[in-house]
Amino acid sequence: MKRTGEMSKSSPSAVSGRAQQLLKLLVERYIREGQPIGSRTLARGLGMDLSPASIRNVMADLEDMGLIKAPHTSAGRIPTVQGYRLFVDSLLTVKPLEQCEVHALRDKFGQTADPQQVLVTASSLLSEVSSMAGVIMVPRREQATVRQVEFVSLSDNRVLVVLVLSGHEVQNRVIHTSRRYSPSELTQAANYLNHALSGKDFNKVRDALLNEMRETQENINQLMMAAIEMANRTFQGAEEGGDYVLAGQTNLMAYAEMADIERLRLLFEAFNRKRDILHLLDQSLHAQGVQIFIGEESGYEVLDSCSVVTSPYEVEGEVVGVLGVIGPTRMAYDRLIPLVDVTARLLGAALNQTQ
Amino acid sequence: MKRTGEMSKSSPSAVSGRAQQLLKLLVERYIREGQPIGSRTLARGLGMDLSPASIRNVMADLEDMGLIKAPHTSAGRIPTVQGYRLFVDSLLTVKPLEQCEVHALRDKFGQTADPQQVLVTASSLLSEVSSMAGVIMVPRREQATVRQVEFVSLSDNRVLVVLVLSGHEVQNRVIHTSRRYSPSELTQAANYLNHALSGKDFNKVRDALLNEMRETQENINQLMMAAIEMANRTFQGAEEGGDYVLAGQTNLMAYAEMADIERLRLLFEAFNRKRDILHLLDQSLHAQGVQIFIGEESGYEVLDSCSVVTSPYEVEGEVVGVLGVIGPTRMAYDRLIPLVDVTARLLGAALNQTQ
DNA sequence: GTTTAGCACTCCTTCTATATGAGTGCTAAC
DNA sequence: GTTAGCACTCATATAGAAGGAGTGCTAAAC
Repeated sequence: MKRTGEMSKSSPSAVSGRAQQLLKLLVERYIREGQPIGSRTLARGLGMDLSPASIRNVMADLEDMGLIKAPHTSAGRIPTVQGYRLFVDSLLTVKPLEQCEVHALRDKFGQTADPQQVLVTASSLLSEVSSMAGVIMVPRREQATVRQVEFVSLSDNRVLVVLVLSGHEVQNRVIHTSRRYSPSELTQAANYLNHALSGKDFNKVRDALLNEMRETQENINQLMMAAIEMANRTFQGAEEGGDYVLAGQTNLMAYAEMADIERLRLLFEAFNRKRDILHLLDQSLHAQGVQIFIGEESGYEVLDSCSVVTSPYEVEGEVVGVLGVIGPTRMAYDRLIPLVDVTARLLGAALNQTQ
Repeated sequence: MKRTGEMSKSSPSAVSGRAQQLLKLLVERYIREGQPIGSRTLARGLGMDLSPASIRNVMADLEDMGLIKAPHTSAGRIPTVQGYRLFVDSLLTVKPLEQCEVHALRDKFGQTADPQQVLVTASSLLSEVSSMAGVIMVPRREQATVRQVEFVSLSDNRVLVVLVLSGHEVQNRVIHTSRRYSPSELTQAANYLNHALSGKDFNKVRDALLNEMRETQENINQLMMAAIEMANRTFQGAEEGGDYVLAGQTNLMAYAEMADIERLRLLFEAFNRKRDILHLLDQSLHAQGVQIFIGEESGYEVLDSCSVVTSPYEVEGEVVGVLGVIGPTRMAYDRLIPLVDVTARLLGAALNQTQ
């Protein structure tokens, strides 16, 4: 599934000032209109007085450098991946969000308190504002620690096990026990576990704890085993690469460049499978600021006609996840970059408050 | 969005034996091959020796009755919604699942213990076996009661509120309190609430409780208010029509009859919106056994080219939800009906065990 | 009365030919 | 270095013709 990118066939050498200006105009225009741009159109759009013929010369150079290409002989040119890359890296003039837009976003964030809900809100927001798909990695539990364990007695022989994890995530499960436990037994078991587990790296103390329990053979073991097994499963899941929240898949179906339903199906299946997308997001985890994968750059075939704009987000000064938007290669990078950037900050801030 | 169905234009009168036999063959064949069936093909498939011309006469009758139609003058015939309806109601010979298939399904169910997880498994199962979309309404909390409330003290001024609801669902949320509460205060508050709430219909006691609290003005109110607010939100959510788990959307993208990407987009958006689909599923809640909505019968435009096969499922002898598959009108009803039926039973059984 | 062969007719599909037009690359002149 | 001119390419659109699947109708056969 993963592939290595190919490089431009010609020298990626210095591009003359005018050629750059032209490329910029071409990419901007193509992003706006979605159709191959011809020399005549470009000549009109350009400020200076240059004939289409001159433009054609420059365009031929750009094509040699692998920055633009013609879908067929008598069409205009469209940017290649390398063209987009150069555009994004050195030609792009970003359009910062308006103050009111930022405020609108901030307001939306303000409304929700539940951490999980914040992620859902944020991904919906990303997808709505961008008209593409918004994706947010759920925050990684940086160190695998259990903060607190509680046992709550229910009716019959059922006990509710509550695990409070680092990062204030709470997990619970009802277990059926072989006998009824008194409240004091439950407290005792909880105290024991809390003392043994709290603050320590779970993976390190787990085995010691299990051994100890095997020796003492206490019959409240059943409860503790359940708790440990729960924690185990949780942390194992986390190690296996985490999870993400996705919104606005359907937005992608409205783009003409996504019309191939079979390709789209494969993309959606990749979304469901999650693995590939997570790997991609992981790559941005330790980048600072916004990162962009254009077309085949991502290395995943299903994303060949897509670009992904990502940004890591921080909670309490530490990067805990990545968020981004996914859409057709022909996307409004100038608007999306600040959008993703701002959303990452807002999400971090919102998650800080729920801690 | 909701519409009323139109009826057949001609008399839905008695259909002769041979005509029925022919219709059956036609529908079966069309479901298998997906292309309009002509008189010649039908004559060959039919056991008895009849010339295409004779068949044509019968087909003309069937068309007059609104049971089949021709996409255009010189194509064969395809079933109309009414044709499918008659087929499903009185002509269909269901293909019960093989014993080994049933066992395979049962095995899959056996593996999961968490109720929420069971729903996910079951919907995936439905979608995989049917190669269409599988949908499962989450079990309805029949009466809105809170079984138990617990407060767990966390570090700082944070308290974890745990709500155990009827149906063994557990909800939790961390709240920030204005001051630190002692363990005995927490127990006291929990006891108070448990006494007031447990087993009673929440909506009935809520207001009385709130009034009482306003009078006593105890400052542990903050905790109790939070708990009540949580319960309120939960039950309100339940009253607003519940929720469902969906799997295998992408399967639908592989069908030729779903090739229109814009229609598909609208369908997927309806899936996200949930409301319409929930309304539809609700209609099957009090039907006994499998129910089928063919094409426009559902009354929702987005489902015009789809059929939905549903069945309610029971926990402890009481219907708590509906499950089903959604796919193109041209679906293998004979296989799907038993599949949905069996899955409903298995789901009920699996949920019984997790109680 | 039912069945069937025959036949004209419809209309989708495919193929071919042709025109149109947008846009190019190249050359030669400015 | 720039540009006008021109031949060339190729996607797109349109029209006509051939082919074929399937129908409806009529009249004859059973």
